[in-house]
Amino acid sequence: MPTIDAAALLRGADLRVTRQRVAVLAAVTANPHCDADSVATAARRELGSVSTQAVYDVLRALTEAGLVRRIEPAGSPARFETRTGDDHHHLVCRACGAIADVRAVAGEARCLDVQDPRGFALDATEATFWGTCPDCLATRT
Amino acid sequence: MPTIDAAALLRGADLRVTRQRVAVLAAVTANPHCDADSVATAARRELGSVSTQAVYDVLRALTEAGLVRRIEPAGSPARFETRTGDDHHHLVCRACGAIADVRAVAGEARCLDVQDPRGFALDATEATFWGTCPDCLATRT
DNA sequence: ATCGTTTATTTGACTGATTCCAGAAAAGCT
DNA sequence: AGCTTTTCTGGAATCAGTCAAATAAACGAT
Repeated sequence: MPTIDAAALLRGADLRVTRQRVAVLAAVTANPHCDADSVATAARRELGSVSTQAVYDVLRALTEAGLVRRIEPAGSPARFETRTGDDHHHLVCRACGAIADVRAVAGEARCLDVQDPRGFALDATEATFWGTCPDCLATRT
Repeated sequence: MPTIDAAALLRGADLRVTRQRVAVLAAVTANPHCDADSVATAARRELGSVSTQAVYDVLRALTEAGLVRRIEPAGSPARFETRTGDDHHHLVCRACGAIADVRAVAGEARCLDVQDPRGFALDATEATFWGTCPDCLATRT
């Protein structure tokens, strides 16, 4: 069933439906905030083999088509997720790099509007909250 | 006079005062949002020569001491600035990478609080606004 | 002022993530 | 079936940043 979803999504974005693209899209959907390397691993588990370049190509194509979002917290390799519609933000653990989603709260859009955009034509807002995740808090006793 | 400032700042942060550190701190102060490479260039202009390694070490030391802030917009190398006290945010141009500051608006702190931090102990918030800068808008006529 | 300990800097090799290259082979779509 | 886009192989290059060992400099006490 995830296969059907992915194929439909690709078609809807005017992208050719290939096994690699389906697998990559499924991998990103299945585990959000994953990096290129773990996407490649997941895709290989499903397809047998995929070239690293294909994975990067596909990720770029999907990103450009708006099917996946690329996030890049300071200090960690690029990560990918499929929730592109809602503008949620991210909690990042300084210790282990874990990422969690926070949904945008009602009225937040207004709060994040810039009063004085200096002539910039803005199209997106990205908020990152830095801290320590529950697991790391516990470990650091 | 900038030399005196920098030395005092370093001393105040319990850091040894070296020519390299003074030069790097001055370079970051003089042009905000600069990357490691342009800091190195500026420092070399002033000192004659500095190792790349020293520049990275110094930038890290200054960052840890809280004298400079490190920002890292997706797709661009790390950048540094000296405005560490106020928590302002950044406008980034997708086309040319230019960065501008936006001061935190009154009441924003509350808006950027996370309603449901999932157990994370948060210590910082970072907002990045993506768009196109005035120059690039003009060029793209 | 000088000495000695501590801390920086230099040097040069090296990693990791990502991109590029280019021709050949394999698909997808009409 | 045929044209076009995508993927593969595999090598290589880039860029930002790190590691480690040896040298040099700063600071505080003598």
